[in-house]
Amino acid sequence: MNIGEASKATGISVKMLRYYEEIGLVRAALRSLSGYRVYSDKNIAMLRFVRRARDLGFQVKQIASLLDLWQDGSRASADVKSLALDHVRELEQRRRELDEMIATLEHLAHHCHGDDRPDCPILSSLGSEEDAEPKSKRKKVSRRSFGVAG
Amino acid sequence: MNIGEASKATGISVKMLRYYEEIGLVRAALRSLSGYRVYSDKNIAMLRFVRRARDLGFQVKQIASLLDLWQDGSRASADVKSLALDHVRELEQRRRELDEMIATLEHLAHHCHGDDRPDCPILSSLGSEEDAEPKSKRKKVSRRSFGVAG
DNA sequence: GTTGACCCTCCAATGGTGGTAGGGTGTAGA
DNA sequence: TCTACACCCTACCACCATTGGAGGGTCAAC
Repeated sequence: MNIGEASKATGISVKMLRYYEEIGLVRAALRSLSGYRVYSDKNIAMLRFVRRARDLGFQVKQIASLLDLWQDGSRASADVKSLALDHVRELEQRRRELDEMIATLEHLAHHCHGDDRPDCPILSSLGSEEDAEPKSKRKKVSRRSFGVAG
Repeated sequence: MNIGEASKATGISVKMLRYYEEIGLVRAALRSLSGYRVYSDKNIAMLRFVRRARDLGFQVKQIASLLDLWQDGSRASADVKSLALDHVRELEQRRRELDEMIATLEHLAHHCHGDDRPDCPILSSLGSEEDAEPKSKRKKVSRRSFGVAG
């Protein structure tokens, strides 16, 4: 299997396949005589694992741990569960932050005429002397990575 | 006001104050004879606006638009509202993605013993032949930027 | 006049992804 | 056999927002 076929089979872009190899997330693929990467079914299975973990929002480092556990027949399911639950807590934290932003914005937008007059509570709130957020003193928003589409 | 004081007054790090200036989000601060940036109350107000917009998850480009509207006395509130609601829709999209991830993970974790036995539905699901997500065919997760904490 | 807290610019890294340039390879059809 | 075209390779650069550091200047207090 060439890298292009592997990409189709796993849903991971060719770029990312090479990148995952480069950072050591997955072992380097074998090479053909001409230097082309060659993927076995086992490779593909592993990459599909990676892709699904990405879909669940795991970061590459966490995926590395998951892969280790996956391949360790003597793992304790407690370790896997704990990793997963840690991640859930992180996702929930992000969701709470989103919730707050959405609630504030919807509140403000709801009170904005949205016509051709200039007065707008959204801008006045952003420009006001007090802090913009409603409840809960403003805290440093934990801008944890959620990946980026370049 | 020096940059350090401005940083305390706005909640924006010194680094970011310089960065926002560099990318043209805010006009360059005046300089003292020795080259130190000097911030006026007006500058501070503008920067507080920026910080609050960031807290609401707006991206720098959107903040630039918001700043323009803020300073344009003849703006139409409709334009502001539309910008805000676009942003809300984006946040809601991200929240939906988080919800799906959380639901899937909680489901899987719930069925994991979490003891010292190795069998674990989390890993088997990630490693299975089918797709990991429950409802809704897997779609490309829109990994839109949510900022990054370096 | 020295110390220490500030300020300056410039460069690099982060994480995950996309892009492109400049080249080699493999295969199908004329 | 030649050619076209789709693929592969490496090595870069860009993105976004942010932090860090190095190497050097400035200011105020003691």
